[in-house]
Amino acid sequence: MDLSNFLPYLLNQAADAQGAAFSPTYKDRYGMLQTEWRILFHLGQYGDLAAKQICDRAHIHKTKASRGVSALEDKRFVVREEVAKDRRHALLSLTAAGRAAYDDLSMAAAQFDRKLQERLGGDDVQTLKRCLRALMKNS
Amino acid sequence: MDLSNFLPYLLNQAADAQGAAFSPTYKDRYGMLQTEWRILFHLGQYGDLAAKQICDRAHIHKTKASRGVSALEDKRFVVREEVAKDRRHALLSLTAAGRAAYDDLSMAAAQFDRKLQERLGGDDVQTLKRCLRALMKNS
DNA sequence: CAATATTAGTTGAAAATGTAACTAACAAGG
DNA sequence: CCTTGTTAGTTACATTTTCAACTAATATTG
Repeated sequence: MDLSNFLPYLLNQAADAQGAAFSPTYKDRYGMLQTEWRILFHLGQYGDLAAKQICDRAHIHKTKASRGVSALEDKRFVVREEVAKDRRHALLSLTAAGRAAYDDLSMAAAQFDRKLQERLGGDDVQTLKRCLRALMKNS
Repeated sequence: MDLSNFLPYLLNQAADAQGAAFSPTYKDRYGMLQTEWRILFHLGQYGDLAAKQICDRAHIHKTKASRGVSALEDKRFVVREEVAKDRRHALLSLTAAGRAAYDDLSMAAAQFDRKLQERLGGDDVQTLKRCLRALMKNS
């Protein structure tokens, strides 16, 4: 058993390295944490959602999401809208400023991803993504 | 730009999922945190090392490592040995109990890894690991 | 060899995360 | 309806992580 062959370790190191490479984009520009960036991204990409739906899609724990949404509200990037039909959950939507931040960041993300694809080569990236998707869905 | 195509996101999700699948192994059996498990693994695999060397190899921050080493000392898995030549750093080595824990855990890790390899198939695993190694070394 | 810089590691405070208990709203069975 | 259960989300508290400042030992340089 060699550490540099242990997949959870490799995954973690690669994820950390790439996360560290990308995080300044949202951190320095908008003072966001990773969770906030994810929530923003989900809202920008899939439209208005309840917090629960974001939690389920992104595997974010509800307390983390709750705090992330509050932080995004404080930044005036997100507003909640009461849903008359079921007042337990509120629909989250982006403000104009939130949308602008999303546009900016998703551009940066796309560029970041393109560079990675270049580095690895198209064929490998296909395989890599397929494997990662398989590994996300546990067991 | 699609979130499910953004490599840092995929990496993170896959790493989280596999980390969550493996962590009970060291957590439930020995009450270790991930950092402790990594330090133990490095010592078991590469022999006695100073904390600094572990930090460099595993990209662990020195404060995290310092606390991880203390925790492993409390568990009587690790002892420090003064180095006369340079008294700033101490060599860390495993006790018999630490060695036993390492043996146990590295077996479990190897088994975990074999199952993943089965699931993904040998060719893909080769490509995957090659890509992850490339992504670990940032830029 | 004295002054300064660097290195290994520790510590305390602040930030972030995880866990559990909680509230409020809705759902379902009797 | 009304008790019981479930769901969405929040809050309080404990654990963990991060950041900055620190100590002690060695290295460097004038």
